[in-house]
Amino acid sequence: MQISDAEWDVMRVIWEEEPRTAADVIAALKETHDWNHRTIRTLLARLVEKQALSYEVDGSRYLYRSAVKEKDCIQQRGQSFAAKVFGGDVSALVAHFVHDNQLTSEEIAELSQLLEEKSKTAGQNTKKRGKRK
Amino acid sequence: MQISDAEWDVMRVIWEEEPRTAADVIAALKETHDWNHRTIRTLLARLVEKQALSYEVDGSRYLYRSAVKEKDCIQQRGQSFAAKVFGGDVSALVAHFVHDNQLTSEEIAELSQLLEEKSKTAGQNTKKRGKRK
DNA sequence: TGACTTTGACTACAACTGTGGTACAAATTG
DNA sequence: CAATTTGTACCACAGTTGTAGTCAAAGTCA
Repeated sequence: MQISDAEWDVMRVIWEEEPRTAADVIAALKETHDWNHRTIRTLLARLVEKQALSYEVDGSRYLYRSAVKEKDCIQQRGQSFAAKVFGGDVSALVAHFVHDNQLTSEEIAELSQLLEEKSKTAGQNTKKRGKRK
Repeated sequence: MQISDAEWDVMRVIWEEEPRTAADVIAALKETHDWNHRTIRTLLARLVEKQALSYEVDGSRYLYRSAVKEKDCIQQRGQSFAAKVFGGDVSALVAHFVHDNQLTSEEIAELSQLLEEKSKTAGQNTKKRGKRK
């Protein structure tokens, strides 16, 4: 099951700190979104339905916790984005983002280093099997 | 207006070669998708409605052409993906994809070089203004 | 020429989404 | 305690999406 865009924003605040009550989440989102609190409650309910959140009853309210890991969700979303937009060609994807954005020299340095480390563990293979263009 | 996932796949074959008739598109997608031709015709119609495609009448059929540039669409989709999933932190995005995928040493070399070029044109600034975490 | 195919136009339809309202119980507070 | 606030449960509703079906006109082949 799939987390929608609006739902994603809710997940983000919960991943940031758990557990949270609906009121917490509403307060946190007030900053960045102009959502009616009803909307947020609906999103919370849907996320529970989708089993992306779980909750524990605390008196008359719920304490929500994530039931899926942020890492995993990002991984999955990234995966499908890469597949859809770049036909799975991660290298092209990375090139696109590097090209199309101003990175600070700091960031560039960090990424360069990451690549260098990566190159050590990278397979000696220099060609990848069947990646369509 | 927004191009959906299924529609995106249609756009991709048209970007690949223009113009195309519906039959062309259907044939091209037959390879990779198990879609009824009706489905594809619907998608074509919707893309015209959304003005992502234009067409020219050719006898009893249409010749479809893209009305939006692939580059621009990728840019926009990339942008919103970055915003949604990485809070706009492109550097984190790139790091994620480099981390999470095996790149060939060739690809790594190319990306390293790209970064190096980029570092020349990169602002001397070493800090970016207000990027929320 | 008559039967079958192809095509675009219009229609369908359920699931998912964004957005929020109602109802009703529990908690809080003047 | 009565009034108000807060919280969850359930309902609504239109727009988008994935996935096709029907219809009528035009094209094709035996």
